[in-house]
Amino acid sequence: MSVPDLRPKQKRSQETHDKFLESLQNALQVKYFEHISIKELAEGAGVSVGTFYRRFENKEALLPLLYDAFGKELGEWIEEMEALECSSLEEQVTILCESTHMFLDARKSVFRTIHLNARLHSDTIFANPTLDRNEAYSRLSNLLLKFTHKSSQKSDSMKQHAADMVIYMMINGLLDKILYPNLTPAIACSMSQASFVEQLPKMLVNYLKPCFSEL
Amino acid sequence: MSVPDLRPKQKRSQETHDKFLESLQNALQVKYFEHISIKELAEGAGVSVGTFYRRFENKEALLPLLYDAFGKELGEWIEEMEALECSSLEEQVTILCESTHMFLDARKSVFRTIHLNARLHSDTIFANPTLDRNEAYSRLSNLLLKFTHKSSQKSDSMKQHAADMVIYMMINGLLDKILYPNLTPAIACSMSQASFVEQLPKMLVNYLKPCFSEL
Amino acid sequence: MSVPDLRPKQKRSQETHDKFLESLQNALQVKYFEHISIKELAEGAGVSVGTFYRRFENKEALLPLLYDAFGKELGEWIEEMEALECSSLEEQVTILCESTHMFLDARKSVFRTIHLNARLHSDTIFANPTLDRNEAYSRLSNLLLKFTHKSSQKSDSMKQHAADMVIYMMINGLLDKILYPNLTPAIACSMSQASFVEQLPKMLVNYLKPCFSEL
Amino acid sequence: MSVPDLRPKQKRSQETHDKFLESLQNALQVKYFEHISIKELAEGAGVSVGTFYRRFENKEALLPLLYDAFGKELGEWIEEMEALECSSLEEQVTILCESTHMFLDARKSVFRTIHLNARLHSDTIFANPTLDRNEAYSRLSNLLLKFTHKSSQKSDSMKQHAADMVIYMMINGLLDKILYPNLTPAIACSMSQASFVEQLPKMLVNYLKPCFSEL
DNA sequence: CATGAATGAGGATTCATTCAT
DNA sequence: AATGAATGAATCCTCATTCAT
Repeated sequence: MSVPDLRPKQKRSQETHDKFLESLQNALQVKYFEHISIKELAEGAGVSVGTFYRRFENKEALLPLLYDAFGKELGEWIEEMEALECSSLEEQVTILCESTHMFLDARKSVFRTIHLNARLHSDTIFANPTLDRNEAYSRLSNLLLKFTHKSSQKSDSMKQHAADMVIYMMINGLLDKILYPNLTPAIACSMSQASFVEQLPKMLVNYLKPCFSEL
Repeated sequence: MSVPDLRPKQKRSQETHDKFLESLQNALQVKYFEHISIKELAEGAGVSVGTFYRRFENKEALLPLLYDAFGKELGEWIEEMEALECSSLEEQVTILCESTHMFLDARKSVFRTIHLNARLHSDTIFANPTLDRNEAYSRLSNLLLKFTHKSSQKSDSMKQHAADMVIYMMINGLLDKILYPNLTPAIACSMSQASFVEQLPKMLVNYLKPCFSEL
Repeated sequence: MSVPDLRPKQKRSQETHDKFLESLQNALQVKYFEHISIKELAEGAGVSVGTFYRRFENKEALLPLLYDAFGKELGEWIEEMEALECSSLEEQVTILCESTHMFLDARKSVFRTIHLNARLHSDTIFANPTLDRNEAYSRLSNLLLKFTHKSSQKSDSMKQHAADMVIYMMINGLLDKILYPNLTPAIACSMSQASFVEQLPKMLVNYLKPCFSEL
Repeated sequence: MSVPDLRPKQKRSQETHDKFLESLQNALQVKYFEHISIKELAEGAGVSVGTFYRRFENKEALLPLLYDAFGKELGEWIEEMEALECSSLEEQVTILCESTHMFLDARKSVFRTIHLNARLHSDTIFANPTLDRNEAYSRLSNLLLKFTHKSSQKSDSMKQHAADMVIYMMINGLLDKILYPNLTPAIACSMSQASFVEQLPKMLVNYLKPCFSEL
């Protein structure tokens, strides 16, 4: 269940690692990953280029760190979600949409980097297979599956698929609205972000209800 | 209503433009936009680098051409969609999902470039404001709005928003499933692409029906 | 028979080529090949680093030029040798030793580079198989073989081997004496260079005579 | 007359020295001296880079150790040569050629390093002047001088020179044949190594005989 | 106009050497 | 004394852009 710790055991090394991660996160506030040079990162970390190369093969090797750090926060956020008591599927989905929206909105810059670079360097960022997000997404699905009716005649696997699809559509829908609101395809959607976040749960619950219901 | 013609009026210039667009499209089959050099493009176009610079400011200036060419195909595809007679909203949405899936799947490599670079260079790709996709997306929305009940008490603007949202969720949902099926957030969704294309219309119609109905 | 021309056909290119070769030859007067940087070479040639890389893969790619240029001079020198009329084997060998000594002595710095680097980068320097030295050495051997007695009972192949060996021992002996007179193994030889050049033919003729003689 | 001991007196230091020498010798089996880094050597020696710098000024400072170790073996081998009883000059020269060939062939990789680097770093490798090879070569010359006729009218110095020259030509001739058989100038010599080793003594004896003889 | 040689800033990378622990 | 993390100068190499022909 725990997110594995990529960080080196030695204290000095650990600090250097963290400094580079922090330096990268700072730089990402201002520019895209591709446009950040190693010299820049080293300066931001207050160390020399050589030190960078002692730790990392190349710039891409920082991506897993970013991904991992994000994963930690994701895990914590999911725990919070799991701790909340919801009395209905509607409430659960609504809260999930709102909370996901806030969570992603607050982490835009890092998420944009992960999102884009996972697409450009998926080999690298996922080199460590324990980092994948399957588990995190399952936990979100499970939040929904709590509201299924035991007596429902639908198969468990169908319900599982439906819940997974809802999670995917929710995250994917929110993501493009947040990261690239003025681009294809988000531009297709004429609503404001606020309205979108309000409408989204309706679509999702409407889909999920019949799947979970008794009949 | 027609997509504007970016191409220069002179015949010779026109040919050069086309050659570079073609060269770029070929190169994209093999590698990412970022890794294609201008020398490479010029060689592919059978002209010199100098000639490239006579026509274009820089490499990014090719993106609108790509975007434009894609827009043309999009327009033609939408016309086909408009020509189809559907007897129900269900049918319309189902056909739209299937057809969109096929359309996007066939243009993966170009679309990936547009999709990523619109995010990296949105300033450039949209320099020409007439190129935006608003109109295309409205036409798709309108396909759905044909099935609204006149007597419905819901406002037209509400219906419009709902249709827009459905189009957005459809395209966005399909896109990530097609372009990056193994990455966040598409991995959240455990279904195969085929099942997803089958389920998607159900979610969308379920949402749309109540908005369009008489009550 | 002719030394092939590695140089590009275009005039501008040709000039650049020559400038780099000249720049390298100048630099070699002062330091070893390994310690010459590309920036240095470019400055010496009066052009930019980029221009270097337009022409050459890397620094080692200059070695064949050096080798080739030396080969040209070698060819010319051999022609001179061939033009001389000698009345006896003694005279021929003596003249050859003296002349080889002068020839190598005048080209010390370039030859040292070729000599060392042929050993460090033999793959590169001999990439062009037409550049090899076999032919040059055969021509020198042939100068000696002119003095063989037709009636000799020794086989032609034996004579050939003997002549080849003499050429090898001559060049190899002179080379180390010239290039590294104070190092192992040249230090073993207590004579001055002048005396050595005087003694060398004696050793070689003594060896060759019996092989070539009638008996 | 003994080879001086460069090694530090402290036991711990001594071990470190030996470990580095061994590490270097191992590395030389695989790559050239120039391409071996200090980190690599330190790892091979099982100590840290810092420890290297406590002992040695830089990488070149290891060369004398290599040279020294080789010198030891050379000394031992010469002793063996001196212990052999030969009944004639021919026998002595023949045995010397064969034995030298075997000795050098077995030590190719180390000798190549010494041979090349003595040329690139003669300042360093000979920093310790007691390491030079004069004495070793004289002892080899003396092996030949044993066969001179006392009554010979040639001066002792002339004989000495002749013997020295023979030693030089022998070692130098064998060396290039062994180390770089396919390069200039060894390719000049068409014979196999075995034939060469057979022919070489003939050349040398032919030269030496008249110098040493009575007349 | 087209060409492609030349430019040179910019970034990646290495590794000998130092020095705090 | 030993360690190995940190340093940063030095070098390699690329490629967008310019400009003489």
